[in-house]
Amino acid sequence: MATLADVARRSGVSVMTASRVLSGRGPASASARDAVTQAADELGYVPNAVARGLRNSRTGTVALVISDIQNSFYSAVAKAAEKGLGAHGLNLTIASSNEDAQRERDILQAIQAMRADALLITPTEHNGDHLQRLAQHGLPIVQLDRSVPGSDIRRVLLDNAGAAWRAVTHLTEHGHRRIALVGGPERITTGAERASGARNAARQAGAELLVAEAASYLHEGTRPAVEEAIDWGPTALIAGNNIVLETCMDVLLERGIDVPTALSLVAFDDLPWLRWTPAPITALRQPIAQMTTAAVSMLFTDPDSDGVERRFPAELVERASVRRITTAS
Amino acid sequence: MATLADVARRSGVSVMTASRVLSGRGPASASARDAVTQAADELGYVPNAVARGLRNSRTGTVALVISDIQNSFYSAVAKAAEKGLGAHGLNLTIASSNEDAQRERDILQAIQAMRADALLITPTEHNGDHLQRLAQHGLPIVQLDRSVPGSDIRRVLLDNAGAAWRAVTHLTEHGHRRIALVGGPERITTGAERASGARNAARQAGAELLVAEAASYLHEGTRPAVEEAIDWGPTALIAGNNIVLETCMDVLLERGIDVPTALSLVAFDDLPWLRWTPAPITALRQPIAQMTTAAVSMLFTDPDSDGVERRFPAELVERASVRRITTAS
DNA sequence: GCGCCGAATGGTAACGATACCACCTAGAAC
DNA sequence: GTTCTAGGTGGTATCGTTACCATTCGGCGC
Repeated sequence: MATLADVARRSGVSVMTASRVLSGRGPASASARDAVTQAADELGYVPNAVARGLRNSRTGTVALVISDIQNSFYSAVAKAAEKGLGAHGLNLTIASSNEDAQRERDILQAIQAMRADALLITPTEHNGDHLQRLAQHGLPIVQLDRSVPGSDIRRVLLDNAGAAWRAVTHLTEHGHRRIALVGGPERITTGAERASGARNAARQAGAELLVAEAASYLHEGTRPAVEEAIDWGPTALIAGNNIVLETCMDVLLERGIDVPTALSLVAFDDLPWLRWTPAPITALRQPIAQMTTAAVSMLFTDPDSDGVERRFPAELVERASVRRITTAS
Repeated sequence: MATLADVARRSGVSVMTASRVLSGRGPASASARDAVTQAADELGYVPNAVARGLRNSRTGTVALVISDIQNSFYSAVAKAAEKGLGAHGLNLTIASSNEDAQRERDILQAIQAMRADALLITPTEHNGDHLQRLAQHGLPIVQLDRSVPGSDIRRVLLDNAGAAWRAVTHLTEHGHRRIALVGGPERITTGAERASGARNAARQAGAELLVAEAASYLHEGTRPAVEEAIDWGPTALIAGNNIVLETCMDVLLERGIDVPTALSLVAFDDLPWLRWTPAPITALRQPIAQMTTAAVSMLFTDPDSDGVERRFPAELVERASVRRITTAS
């Protein structure tokens, strides 16, 4: 592969002049400019980003660490991140932790090794100190969707409590008095905040609330919680994230429970297919693209300038999966 | 950030000895081994992959170029690729072209600049020569899902013609005589091959077939073709890919067309939500994970040893969206 | 005509790791 | 005792690029 030295030789100038012409910094005569550009064209010269990265200690790569690229939430994040970074001329490296803290540590080490310029992460709950260490090395880090409790690393989050409050209130306003929420593990911030927002709303409305806690964000881990919630016999069910929602759909189908006649349903996270179920599903829509864009631009602002946390509200999209209950008192 | 020189200094050995100990190649005494490992630990030394990449001209990074990470097909590919590469200790860089040939060219250039060790790509139809150029520079390339016509670059593909044949035959066996297929653009191999397989099957069964060609793989581009197909008044509709399927669902819903009473439906590509529609949708399941795994391992085998093309069959998953038509002759 | 300025250019060193070679020592074989 | 071997070790050059400095040259003002 052609190097800068090859280009310089062919165009009859020094390596430095070639470098200046091609990088566009520093002065260069018109004739040098022409000769170098032409030689570079003819040789198909493509600068070596590895050498450049070593020299400049900036690689032009940003790492995105998520738990599962196949989860639609994260693929939406990946898409928005790639778009936002592309506008800055940066590349994106993606790694999935699969909710495995050890794997996440390995990934963080690999990211440190490859000298990524910045890190966007939806962290598991265990690696706060590792993140902190990376941050101390001067790596710009922004947490997205979730955050490690008690860390001062910047983050862009949903207003989880508010969203859950909204969902429960929507249900109580429709006459529901026995509501179940199947959420993620409460050791993860999204799980805890959504549970707490739901509890507040239920207390205010004087409704009963069961919070069933899924053991993990993997399908196997959610089924017991979903079954527990349904067995409890609520009139309405809130699926606390899209993994839980899928499990709910399976269980409801297996048991022949009709939505909304037998059970009302609200989903966290809006997805195209929610429109195509027998009763289109009411959902809380998260502004994923905006959140990601905000996180990306936060990466490039002074860590001390803005606040450490930014929250986005969810929007309730009403469809047909919530039935109005008239109390037959 | 600590360098090898720092580790060497702290442990009282030369840089070379430190290098040998930490990389595990070359001899080293037990005492040197201990001293170096301890110093590396204390300093939190993480090798600089950029420097290593420059020296060794191997970066340990594989690039994946797809058209849209948010498309479930490609996110499944990304997941399987990441898993397969992780087993080899390789990192994954993902870039989306959004079906834009110019953007794809820019991405290819960036990949060349970052000196990725290999490339996995679902190519647009236009950049065959660019791919060829990269291949000539010695970059291992495998095309996935689609291929550039007439190139000798290795590829892992679905048996598209066979799958489409299967879908049409399934419908004719259920008595359908007027079948519409909404496929991708025929300039893309998947579109062309699926159309041709469907035509064969229709001819063999003596059924009428309309192939409506979507202008692109973006939602806006598929709607006219879907409407054309439905207006034609078929008894059965085949959605040639998952983008088309989503558009179909929207149009059917808007028009109040019931599946399968008014129209039978077969989808290319199986997805969880197909089970949750009013009539669960019959689909051709592509072995995405296996195909991707095969593509990844093809990257690391001798280009001349195996064949240049590998095909995988799709499996027909029967559900409730295909109605049996009894001819009232 | 002399000194000065800025544009243009080239040489050198450095980023951090490792391949290659040269060396040095201790032990084995004769 | 001498030679040979092999394990252990360190020096040096190198990957491709760019920051920094030194040099040259033409033109301008006095």
